[in-house]
Order: sequence, then C-alpha cells, then structure tokens
Amino acid sequence: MEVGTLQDAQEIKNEDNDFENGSSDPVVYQLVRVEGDGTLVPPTEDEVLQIEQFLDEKVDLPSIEDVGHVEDFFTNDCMFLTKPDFEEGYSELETTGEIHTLQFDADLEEDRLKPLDVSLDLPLNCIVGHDHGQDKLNTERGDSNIVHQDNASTETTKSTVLNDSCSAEKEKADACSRPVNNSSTGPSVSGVTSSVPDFSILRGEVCLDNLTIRELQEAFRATFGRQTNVKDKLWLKRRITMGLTNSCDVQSSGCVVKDYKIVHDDAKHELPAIEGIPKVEVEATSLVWNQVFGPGNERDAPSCSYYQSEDQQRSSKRLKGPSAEKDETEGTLQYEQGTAKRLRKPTKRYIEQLSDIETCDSTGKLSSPGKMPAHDEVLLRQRVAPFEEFDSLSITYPTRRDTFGGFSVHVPYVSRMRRGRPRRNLLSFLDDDASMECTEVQMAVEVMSGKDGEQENHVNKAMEVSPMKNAEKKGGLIETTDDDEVQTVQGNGVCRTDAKPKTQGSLKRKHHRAWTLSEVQKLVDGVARFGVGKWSEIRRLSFSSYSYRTSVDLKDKWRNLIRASQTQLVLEKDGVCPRKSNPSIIPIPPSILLRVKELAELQPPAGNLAAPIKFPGPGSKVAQGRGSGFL
DNA sequence: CTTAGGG
DNA sequence: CCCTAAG
Repeated sequence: MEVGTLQDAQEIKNEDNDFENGSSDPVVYQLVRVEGDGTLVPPTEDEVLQIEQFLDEKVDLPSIEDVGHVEDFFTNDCMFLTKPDFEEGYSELETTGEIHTLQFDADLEEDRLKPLDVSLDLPLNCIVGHDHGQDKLNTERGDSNIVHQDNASTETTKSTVLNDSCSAEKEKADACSRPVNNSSTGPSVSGVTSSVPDFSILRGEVCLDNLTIRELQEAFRATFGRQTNVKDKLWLKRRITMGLTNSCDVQSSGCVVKDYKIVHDDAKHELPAIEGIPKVEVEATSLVWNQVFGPGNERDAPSCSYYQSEDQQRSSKRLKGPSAEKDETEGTLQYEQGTAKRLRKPTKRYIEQLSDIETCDSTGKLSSPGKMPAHDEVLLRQRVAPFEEFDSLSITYPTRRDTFGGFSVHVPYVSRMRRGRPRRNLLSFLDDDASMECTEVQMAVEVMSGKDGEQENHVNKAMEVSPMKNAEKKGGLIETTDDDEVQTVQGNGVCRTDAKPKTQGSLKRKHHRAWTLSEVQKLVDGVARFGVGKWSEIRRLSFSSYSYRTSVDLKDKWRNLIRASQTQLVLEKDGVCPRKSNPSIIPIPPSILLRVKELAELQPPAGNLAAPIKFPGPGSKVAQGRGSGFL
C-alpha cells in the first residue's frame, strides 16, 4: 500500500487516461473511513488488509473504470476508496489494471472535495442503488456509453440534462440548477446527456444542496407525500434523494448491517460474474467494503444514481473519481425512510420498470432468468426492509444493459399491469409519474379515469342515467340502478382518494356496474330488434345513454341472461321460485327471462339449427317467427 | 374495431 | 368483468 499524494494522484490520473485509452491501467484507490462529521479518517491496517484481500479475490472482476469518490458527508462511518491525491495521509492501494476495481481520476479533486455533490459520489453499493426504473437504466446505459466514449478519448460533454426525465420531479429540477461539476457542466448540456434523462435525477440530488431547509422539506413532502419537521439538511437531502432514487431500501430499517451482509454476500457471488460492467465491480467493491468495515456505512441503493452521475461527469472528463459511498444518516433516516417508502408512490417506478422490462423483453435481450434472480436477490437483500420498493429494484436491473431484469421482483406487478391494459395503463401511469408526488397521485387517478374514457362516460352517464333509472324503478322493478349510479360516483371519488390503488386497480377493472332492470330490458329489446350478436349496434342504438356498457358488456350480459333464463326456467319447472331463493340478488323478471329465452332460441340457433330459419329468409323478423318451432 | 368464448 | 383470439 502506498500513501497517495497529489502527485500520485496526478500520476494515477494519467494512468487512468491510459487505461481509458486501452493501455494498462493500474488502479489506485485509497481507503478512507468517513466519520459522521464527514471527515475522512485513514483506514486501519486491518481494513486495508481486508481490502487487499478483496482485491486479490476480485482479480477476475471486470474492470471498473471509475468508481465514485468517496466523499460523503452524509455517511457516518463509511469507508471509502478515494483518490490518492485527495488525501495525503491515507493509505492507498494500488492494484494492477486487471483488477481495476476502482479507478480514480485526479480530476475529481474538484468535484470530490465538494461535499455537496452527492451525485458525484459513487457509492460502492451502486448496484443496489439502481432504483430508478427507466431512468436508471437509461442512466446506466448512458453512463456506460459515456464511459465508452470517454475511453475512446472523446470528451464530449456528457453533461447532464436534468430536465429530460426530471421535469416531473421537483428534486430533479432542483438538481438541474446545480451543476455537478465545476468544469463540466451546467445543468444542461451535451447532446449525449440529452439522450440520458436519468442523469438528471442524480443531478437533482446535487441540486438539493442549494435548497433551503424549508425547500428541502417541501421537496420531501412532495416526494414522500408527507411533511417532515426535520431540519437536518443532510437528512432531508438524503431522504429526498432516496425517495427519488428509490434506493431507500438500503437504509431502511434499522438492520442495515444485516442488509449489508446479506447484500454483499449476494453481490459477491452473483454480481461480479454477471456484469463485466464497472458497476458490478463497484458493487462488489462495496460489498467487500461492507464486509470489511461493516455494514453500517453502506447502504445505499441510490448510489447507483450517483454512480451514473459520476459517469457523466467522467464522461465530461472531469471526473473520474473515486467512488464515494454515502451513508445515510442513521436511525432517523431509516426511520423516516420506512415511512417514506410507504408514502412513496410506486407508480413511477413501476411504470418505468414495466416499460423497461417490456422493452427488454421485446428486445429479447434479457431474459436470463438465471442471472436475473441473482441480481434481484441481491437487491432485495440490500433493500431488505422495504418490500414496496421492489419496483425500484427490478427497475435497476432491467435497466441494465446486460439485462438484468429483476424479474422476480417485477413480475408480480408487471404481470398485473401487463394483463390489464397494457399500453394505456402504462401511459397513464407514466403520466402520473410525470406529475409526481402526492398531487401526482390525484393527477394520475384523474388521468386514468380520463383515459378510460369509459369512466368519464360513466360519470356523465351516471349523472344522466340516474334520473332515468329512478323513473324506471318507480316502474316497479327493484333496480340497482340508483345504487349503481351512486356507486359510480363514489367509485370515482374513491379512486381519487386512493391514488395508488386506483391506478393499479383502474387498470385491472372498470368500476363494476350492476345491470339494472332497465338496462336488461333495453338489451333484450335490442337483441329482439337487431338480433343476437349485433352488440355494437345494440349498444349504439339502445345504450347510447349508457356509455359504460360496451358491446362486450352487452354480449356478456346476454350470455348471462340466457344462462339465467335457462336455469330459472329449470327451477321454475322444479317448482322452485327463483325469486325466493335469491331475493337479494337480481330480481330478473320472469317475463324478461322468458323473452330472453325465446330470443336466444330463435336468433342464434337460427343460423345453426336453422335450417328452419333459413327458409324464411328474413332472419331478423323471423325472430317473431321463432315459432318456426324447431322444437 | 367487433365478435366470440373462456376464465 | 377481463382477456384473447379471430375476422
């Protein structure tokens, strides 16, 4: 081990460049422990040894070009690998390029030193961190791309475009305001970046630094849907970041240690092998660190985002820094997180994830379930506590080039989503996402309803219809009409209330509307007039006022009516009074059932059986002639 | 998009 | 109601 000096750092940097160029590249990093106050403390010998071991073990790991610098003010006792130049007294490990676990660029100095730039920091845990669904994926991809470019020696700025994906989120927007790197960039930048919206998020975190406590609290509220009295900026920033990145899990509940351990175990086994990408290594590294130093420090899923940011920076050429890990503040954060998670709206991620997944699937790329599981597991473990976060996890993986897909995690949600109304739903969700936050939920709901079109119709219809129904009811039948109408209204209200459920739910089912007697009557009349199977016509002509009844609904209802008529008839034959048996249930008047039966017999069969009908020529009218009496 | 049919 | 397959 060597102690890095600024000069060393320079050298290292050069080396890094070489590395990028493809030449050999030793990786140099320093191990540092970050104290709660953000100060860096030299690692103990033991720690160093452990790291060394780790490195040795990891020789086969894919090289990671840059790992974030470790600079987290946030972290409490975190060990980081930092560039040598950064600190004079820190021990630094030098590994051969093969290992490349971490590369650091001297350039980072500027960035790294800035505590504020959280985004820059690359948590060792990056892998875990992939919380952002598409964003993350994009980011990662973007990063990777960037990296490649960099390697190619292009320095195109990869500045971050905060705006792209971020627009939806405040934080993101905020992030935009603050450029991560001095040199590199402003918030918006190179075209390259544009392609990768995800970064913006990361940046956003950075931006958070500029926010006042109050603003941070507001952002927090927006992010988690609840208010916070916390005045700790760091905490707030962290939280918000987590919320945005979905990385929260990491912090989650108190048992960070466990998580870490678990995580790192998984990571070790699976991650490294899976991806050759730097990220993987990073994770591995992180894992190692965790093992060595203890879980407490690491935790972040968000790191991924950071990582990305780093990449960007790097790409911009400024960074190269070292990985940094962030720690979350301890208990409080964890505490909050738990809450945050709950509040957090899953939708975005889900959506993103879903979209990502779909993309992947379509691509056919992924699908390596075998691999996937591993990742997922890892993620899960890390995140452990908050299950709700799954999406984030899944997202992360799916996002990955390699096709990580966190199938296991995603699957459930995805399957659900998918099943329902694929595109529409997704879109709607997306919209929701855009809105973000609490409000988002409502928005989402509204959007959903709006999208459905039917729902809107329903509402309107309900309004319109209800009166009619009432009149009908008076007619004598007990119709659920009123109730239905009411339900409809309520349903809408409910939906809004439960943004999430609705959103998801909306996808699944449209509000259930019991068929009123009047509706049944109309249906029967329609069938009599237009014939069985002319559902679209019946719907148009007879159900113009019931927008919520689709042709399919009519068809289904007809089917049920037929069945009912048959059964009912049977029962009657038996001498059982249907009504008595099921008074509460629909009181379908026998008259109607009878009619249904007749129609059913006549029309449909007409075709089939029908030789009889055929003769008559006029099929529709024949109905009356049903008597043709095939029976 | 509309139908049919299975779930 | 939902979902999907067919035309």
